[in-house]
Amino acid sequence: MKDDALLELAGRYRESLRHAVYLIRSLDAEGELSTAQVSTLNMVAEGPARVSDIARNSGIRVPSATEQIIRLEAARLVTRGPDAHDARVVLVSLTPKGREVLAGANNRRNKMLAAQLATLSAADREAITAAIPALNRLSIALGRPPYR
Amino acid sequence: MKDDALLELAGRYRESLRHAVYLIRSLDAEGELSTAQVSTLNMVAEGPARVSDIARNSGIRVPSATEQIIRLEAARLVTRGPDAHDARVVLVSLTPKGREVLAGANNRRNKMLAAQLATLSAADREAITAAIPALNRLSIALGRPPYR
DNA sequence: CCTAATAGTTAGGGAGCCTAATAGTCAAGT
DNA sequence: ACTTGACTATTAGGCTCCCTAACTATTAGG
Repeated sequence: MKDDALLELAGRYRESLRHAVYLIRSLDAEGELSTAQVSTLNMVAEGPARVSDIARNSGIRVPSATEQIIRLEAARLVTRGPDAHDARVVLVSLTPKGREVLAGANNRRNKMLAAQLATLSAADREAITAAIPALNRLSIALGRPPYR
Repeated sequence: MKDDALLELAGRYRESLRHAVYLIRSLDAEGELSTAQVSTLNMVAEGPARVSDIARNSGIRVPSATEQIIRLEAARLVTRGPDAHDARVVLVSLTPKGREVLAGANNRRNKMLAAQLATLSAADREAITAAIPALNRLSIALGRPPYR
């Protein structure tokens, strides 16, 4: 692929991404949980996780993750506990309430988005379906730099 | 398309978008301009624009747009002036310096992204290219349309 | 042991967004 | 012409989310 074509695609994708951000915002509008909180909760949905792992997976720094976790803890959605093998580590776990609220939030967002997807043509939906793995590879290619 | 399939697609796209947001963040890392600023500047690139138009096109409220514009004005990247036909209106224009800085910022980001796109397979790039119009329609379909 | 590395928290600060309240201007109807 | 209501933008105040720097506690290597 020629450089020019790559640059043009990059420009168009950036523009598209900019719009998608507003889409996300509107999805969150009257939400119980913010995007950042959903993101953090999703991280511990499959079992207790370290603060540093949550930070890395969320693409934020450790202190920012701590901040989020403290907020979620205050809302009784997660608990912080020790790791049996390493006393420095803090393991964050989802509470039953957290699991419930998270499921509700994910569900609500997915339903809103699904309703919009339904208004698209079948061809558009297919194009999106086909592109998602590629988009994920693209994101991953950039690495997850915000951590050192 | 069945509801289940739509919900599943919605979930996968939301996840993908979450990663894409980190991608954008990393693109902005050591930038001269933030994403929000680039976004605002792009809005006036094709000629003077009203504060309210900038806000609407950026998917933010008018006071937030004012705030951005004031910052950009302080950096000598835009100027604010009156509208000849309506004294309530403030027209925001790009300065020569603003045009230059904007071009540089867009260029830098596009180059970074293009370099990553180059690492993907041709099939992946095609899938992304094909999906962009669909993704734009999806974004626009939702609540706070970028264009209007 | 002592030291260097690692995990997390605390402290302080900035960007970016919001709502509510305000000032100024326009347009319409009486 | 004048008042009233709609519209444009700004100001004020507040919140979330992210950052870096500095600190504490713990672990592991020499």
